Formats: sequence, C-alpha cells, structure tokens
Amino acid sequence: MGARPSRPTRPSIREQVQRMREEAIVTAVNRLLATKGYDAMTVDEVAAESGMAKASLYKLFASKEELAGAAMVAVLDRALAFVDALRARAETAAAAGTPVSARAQLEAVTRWAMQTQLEGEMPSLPAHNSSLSASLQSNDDYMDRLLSLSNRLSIWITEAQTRGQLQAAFPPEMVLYTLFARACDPVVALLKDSGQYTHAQIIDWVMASTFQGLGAATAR
Amino acid sequence: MGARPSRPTRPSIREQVQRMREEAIVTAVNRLLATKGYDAMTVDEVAAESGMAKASLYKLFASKEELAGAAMVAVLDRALAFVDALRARAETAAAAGTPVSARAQLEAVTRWAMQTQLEGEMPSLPAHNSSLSASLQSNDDYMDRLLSLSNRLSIWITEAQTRGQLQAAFPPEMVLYTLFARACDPVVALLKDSGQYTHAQIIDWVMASTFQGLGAATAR
DNA sequence: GTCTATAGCTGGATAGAC
DNA sequence: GTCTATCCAGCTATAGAC
Repeated sequence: MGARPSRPTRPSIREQVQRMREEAIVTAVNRLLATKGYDAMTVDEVAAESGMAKASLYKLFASKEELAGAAMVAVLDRALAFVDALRARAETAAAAGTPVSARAQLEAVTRWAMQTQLEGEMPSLPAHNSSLSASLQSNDDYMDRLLSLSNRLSIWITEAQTRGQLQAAFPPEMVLYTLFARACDPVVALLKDSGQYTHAQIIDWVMASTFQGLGAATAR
Repeated sequence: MGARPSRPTRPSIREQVQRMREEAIVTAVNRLLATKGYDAMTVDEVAAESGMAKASLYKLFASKEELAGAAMVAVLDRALAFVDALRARAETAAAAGTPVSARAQLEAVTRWAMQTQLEGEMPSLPAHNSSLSASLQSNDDYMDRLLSLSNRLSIWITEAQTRGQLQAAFPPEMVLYTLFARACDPVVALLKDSGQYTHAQIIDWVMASTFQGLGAATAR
C-alpha cells in the first residue's frame, strides 16, 4: 500500500521500538519459563512483566505457544553462538599447535548449559504436552536451530567416540540426549535450592557424575 | 450412630467395595500421570477411566492434588516393598556367606525405577508447581514414605562410599537425587519414544552412563 | 451412594474505543 | 498501535434428584 519503489527499506523508529518490545517480551517469557514452567506461566504475567497490555502482546505473538517457541529460539541462538565461539577458538588453537579435543568442547557446552540453568535463564518446557510439542515441531525457526545445534554437537560426539574420549558403546543419539538433559537437570535444581553449595561446586559435581559416573575411580 | 459397643469392626462388604474403587482410581491416576502429566490430566478423565462419576470420586478424594498424592504414595509403597525385598534377600545371602554389596542394591533399585518408567507406570509430577508441592509436603502419608525411602537408600549410599564402591567426593544427598532422577529421566523417555531399542538395552545404557559415566574407560 | 447438571473461576484470546 | 473491557472454553468442585 502506498508503495514508493525507490525508497530502500530502512528500519523506521517504530520498527526499532517493536524490536525492543519483542525482546522485552522474550526476556520475560524466558525468565518465567525458567522459574515457573510453561503451564504455570500466564500470558497476563508476561504482559505485566514486559510492561505492556495483553492485547498489544497478542499483536506480536499469536498464541502462548508461540511465546514459548520464541523463548526457545532465543536460548538456542545463544547456545549456537556459544558453540560457534568454541569452534572459532579451537581453530586458532589448532593452528597454534595446541588442538582442543572434541570431548573438551562437549564439556564446555555442558557447563554452559548448567550455568545458564543455575542463573535462572534456562527456559524449561513440560516433557509431556502434546499441543505444545506439536506447535514447536511445526515451528521452522525452532526446528532449524535445534537441528543445527544437534548436528554440531553430534560431530563432536562421534569424533570423541572414535578417539576414545567417550564410551563408543553408546549410540551418539543417547549421548546427545544426555547432554541436553543437563540443561534441565533436576539434580542441579535441587542442589541449588538446598542453598548449601556454590554454583561452581554444583557444576563440578554434576560434570563429574555425567562424564565419570557415580562409581568410584578405583571400582573400574 | 446406633453404636453397638461389643461388635468388633470387621470390614463390611461396602467398605471392601470402597477399597476396590479407591484402588481403581489410584491405578487410573497413576497411568494418567505417567502418560500425560499432572496438568494435562483432568479429573473427568480419572472418573471415566476408573468407571465412576466424578461426584462419587470427590467423595473419596477431596481434590485433584489429593489424587496425585495418593498415586505418589502408592508408587512409594511399591518402591519401599522392592527395597525391603532386596534387604531381606541380602540378609539371607549374607548369612549364606555371599554378601550383597550396597552398590549392587542401589543398582537394583535404579533398574527398578527405570523399568517402571519404561512400562508407563511411573507417575511424574511437574517440578515447578508451588500449589501441588505445598500440598504434597503437608501430606503426612507421602512425606513419611518419602523419608523412609530416602533413609534406606542413604544408608546404602554412605556404605557404598566408605567401601569405595561409589565416588566419596559426592555429597550423599547428591547421589540420592541422581538416583531419584533416573525415575523420570528424559533420556529414557526419548530413547523409548525413538522405538529403536529394547527396554533392556535402554536400561543397560543409562545404568552404565549413571555409574560409569559417558567417558571411555580408557580415558580415566 | 451414585449420577446429572451446573456453579464458579481461571486464563487464553479478542473487539472496539482512542 | 495501545489499552480497557470483555468473551468464552475448559476445568475443578458441588448441589440436588433418585
């Protein structure tokens, strides 16, 4: 409507404001999903926390499920950025003659995921919600990022397995699930809620349990 | 009303019928909690699945939260029965000169929990539902059993740690949480849903990952 | 004691003023 | 584009007939 052919699309003030509002909403959803979970989160809370009316919020996101999707996309983007930074660092390290092992990369990502959870910034969705998971699986933005992340981690997993850094008897798929599961590990949450331990301590313990197991080293 | 002082309380037919109805309800709740989770479960479904009207159901259980509590009590009772059977078996084995290690007992319980999950009989509650968890924590039947189970497992955990069968650097509390977490492990659920593996295979893998870790044996 | 019918409420989603 | 003021579905819980 009212097309002005030669005017290049430059971000108008209004568009920038919308962008900021969207970010505020996604941040609020992220926090609420991390603290209360999807079912307990109400759209009214999201509107209140992001400082706008619910109706305005629904102009930007068509449904509560889409809100959850946007938060998941955001956290996957952060994970992908972290992974890409790791890859870049590994490349320069390899060029300098001090290569980084695939296992070390996987450990770094796992630490990042637990750190994010401990800081209350890891959104968690219910495992069993058919409506929500159907919505996510038909969300291309979400699925693209999930597959990208899975692919990059799978490369490291198979490399670590062939180099003897990870138990090769496990299907790579299972290793991937196990690492993903650390992002919403109830053990981390319970240790945190007990209030007795530092974040660093919790991460070290769960890392050890994940990669070396609960068994004593001597019992091998 | 109409008290007949000398008549001893013997279970009337009606009371037995009520008992069976209660059991049917708890079984239905258990199945629904295992498949759909607490929030997605409706009381109408429970009534339909246990073959009675909702109003009659509410005569036996005062609220949806109480239904969940009853299902949790039932599964904890099954767990306690399993643990007691293990203890009895260990006692006779010890008397026969072939003692069972604490670690072996813990492994057996963990296998039982995963088996129960794989069979769709492990009720799962939302981690973050303040109303429900408050209700559970003020449910004496539930708390008694939870504490009993925790105490019995904790005895095995500290024994296994002092005997070098489990990593002693972990707080016993953390080991306990880690074993409990296997009962609702998303890795188990995902591997099951993939449909590619047998239950025995899944259990073996997750057991190995839990006790020996993801790392290769040579990488120790 | 069991069921039908419904009250009461919560929360997702929207219409319409401005 | 934003907000106020709803609408309406779905759920827990209960009243009242039989």
